[in-house]
Amino acid sequence: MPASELPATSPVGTLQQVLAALADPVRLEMVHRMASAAAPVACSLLYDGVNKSTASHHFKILREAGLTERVMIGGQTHQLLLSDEVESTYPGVLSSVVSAAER
Amino acid sequence: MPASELPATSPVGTLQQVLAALADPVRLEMVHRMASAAAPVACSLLYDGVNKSTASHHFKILREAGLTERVMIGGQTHQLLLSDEVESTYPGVLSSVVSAAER
DNA sequence: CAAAGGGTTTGATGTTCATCGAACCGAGGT
DNA sequence: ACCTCGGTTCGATGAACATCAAACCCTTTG
Repeated sequence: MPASELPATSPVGTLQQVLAALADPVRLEMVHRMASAAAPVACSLLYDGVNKSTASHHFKILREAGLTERVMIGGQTHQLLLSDEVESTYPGVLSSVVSAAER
Repeated sequence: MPASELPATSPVGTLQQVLAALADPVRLEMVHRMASAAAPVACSLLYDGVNKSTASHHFKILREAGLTERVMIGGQTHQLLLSDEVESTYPGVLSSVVSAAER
């Protein structure tokens, strides 16, 4: 298959999905940490105070909203915030929410 | 009491509250219509397809998030979007979400 | 190849939430 | 004063969701 099918790697979800994803405190914290890192982050570094399975559930919701992507690095699962894709789909939304969460 | 206590008229809720308020389709549509009007809007003009009591429930959530205010005009209840207050509390959030909802 | 660590899925549970109908209330108009 | 219209509150219901524990899977390492 040709490279023309690559754009399918950026299916950002609906605005509702994105807002619902950001509306949860645990997920917002995850997004905030990923935004600070600006690089793939190991799963275990993205949450505190909740169970592994709960965290995984939140990862799934973030992925389904098109906010993040799963990346394997050295056998370790990492999550990557798709800042550029989200930003070009809904300009200003992600960046302003992350800034607002920054205090 | 002096005018220094006036800022209390702008109790914008937490970021979580604001995001949760915007995450519902019915409420986002309400906010969108209020943003377009840039003035107090009669309640009945803000929703379609849901019951009166449901709409009132959503108004309450928007008010509790500090996004809107109730204004009486000629005996008619109107809702006013507090764009300036929200914008100065969480810069870019409301405006970018409304823009994103604009299509 | 077997064991181990890290993520994910499954199932169950309790809570929150959107929704509606009905009762209530407050402001105007008759 | 009464009726009426628009909005809110109350009570109930069903769906969605956050959470955890246990089972599962995959990748790496001994």
